[in-house]
Amino acid sequence: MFQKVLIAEDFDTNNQRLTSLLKEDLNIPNVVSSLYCDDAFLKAKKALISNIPFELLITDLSFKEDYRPQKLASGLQLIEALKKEQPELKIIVFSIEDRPSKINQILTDYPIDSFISKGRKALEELKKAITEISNGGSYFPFDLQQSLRNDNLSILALYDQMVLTYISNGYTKDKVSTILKQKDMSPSSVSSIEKRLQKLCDAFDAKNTTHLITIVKDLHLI
Amino acid sequence: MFQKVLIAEDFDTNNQRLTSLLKEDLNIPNVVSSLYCDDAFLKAKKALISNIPFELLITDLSFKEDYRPQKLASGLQLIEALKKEQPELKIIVFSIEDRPSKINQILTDYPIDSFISKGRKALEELKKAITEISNGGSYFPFDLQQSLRNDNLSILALYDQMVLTYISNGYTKDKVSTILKQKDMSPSSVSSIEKRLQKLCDAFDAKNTTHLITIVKDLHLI
DNA sequence: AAAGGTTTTATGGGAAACCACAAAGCATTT
DNA sequence: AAATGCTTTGTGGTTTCCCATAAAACCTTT
Repeated sequence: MFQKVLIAEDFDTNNQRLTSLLKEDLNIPNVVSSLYCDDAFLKAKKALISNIPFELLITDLSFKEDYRPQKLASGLQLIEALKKEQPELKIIVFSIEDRPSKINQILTDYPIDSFISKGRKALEELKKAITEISNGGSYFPFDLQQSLRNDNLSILALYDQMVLTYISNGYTKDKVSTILKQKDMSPSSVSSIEKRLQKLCDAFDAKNTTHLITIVKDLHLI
Repeated sequence: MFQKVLIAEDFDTNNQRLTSLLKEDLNIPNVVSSLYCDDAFLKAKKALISNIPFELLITDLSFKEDYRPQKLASGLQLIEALKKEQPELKIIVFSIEDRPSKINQILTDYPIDSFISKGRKALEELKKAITEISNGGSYFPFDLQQSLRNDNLSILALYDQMVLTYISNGYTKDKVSTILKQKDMSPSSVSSIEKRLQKLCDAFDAKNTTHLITIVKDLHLI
């Protein structure tokens, strides 16, 4: 089991419960917690210099801004910065994010050993993750693995998601069409894009594209 | 001090830390917690029937959906349902929401004794709130009071917010104009609405209205 | 009351969105 | 190979958006 763990999480309730989980339930002797990314980074660096580095980082992704200006504004930035200094550091992301597509993107872009979504059984998941990782493995909850592997669905959704994302970013349908052609994705004609958007509008009861974007953003689909 | 308190919060980390705060730090003998609104409602009703009702409810606003279908889907619905059964019940909302305009709306629409936003010093705030309410008062953090009182700003923002909300819901500028005329709000012409939207597009670097909606939604301004 | 400035409203033209329908392309069945 | 159904693409017309410019209304100053 790990001997020295760092927690980066801005909400005090989560932060304190995590700390007590590690100390009391898992008997980890050295648990340090931070409410800010910058602070976490400095503590990790200091530990590294003094030759007793942290073995595991548990970090949130989003940190509320307040009166203290921060260099590292998000958990992902913290991970990037720390991995440069200490590549062997194990990392668990503990976030409210639960959209499979977003998680998938993070997993492919960042060197993460586990991704736990906050929820009703998060502490249990977290315990399992820590145990697995301390034994040299990695851990991803079962339902997450399932939804990530469901390629059939995600390819379909991926196209819609791409179109919606481009449209939401202000590109015209004409522009989206040329982009899709460049990427060799089919269908790419303006007609087809319109048809797809119309289908989505019907499905979500949207009056027009702007309304559609509002709805899918509220549903956290993009 | 309260003797019997109910907690409704779906994230186990928050839920458990809140429970320990009440039990150990505040010495409240009877603390019951729920991960679901429906469950919280039933527990409160049962306590009421058996003549030992809860005196205080601490509830989150949003609850993750899972495999268990729920009648009460949000904290606000729970508050509404419980206040009908037990009007004297004191209520603290403990939510991630920190937009002053949204909080203001909730405070005017629901009978709430305190609104605490999750954050770095939430536990401290919560302690103060519980103490104040148990002494017959109510409690709203200082910075919240400040931003709510700043009417000058909020009136200006209110107009923009209304226009943006209508547009995001799929209304045409023409339709928004007629709505504003009906409400006797000025300016109400299509021209003026366009001008205002253009200003906002400039300010937020948006390519068009759809993009603007995406941006302000991401910034949680509507 | 006149002058000057700001805000609101009106108008028009080109671009994009919206919508219905037709044509073309592609795969499967017979 | 012809027929069938499905998907993709194209076309045209109406509505709405986007943007520039000008007129009208309102407010303040002199």
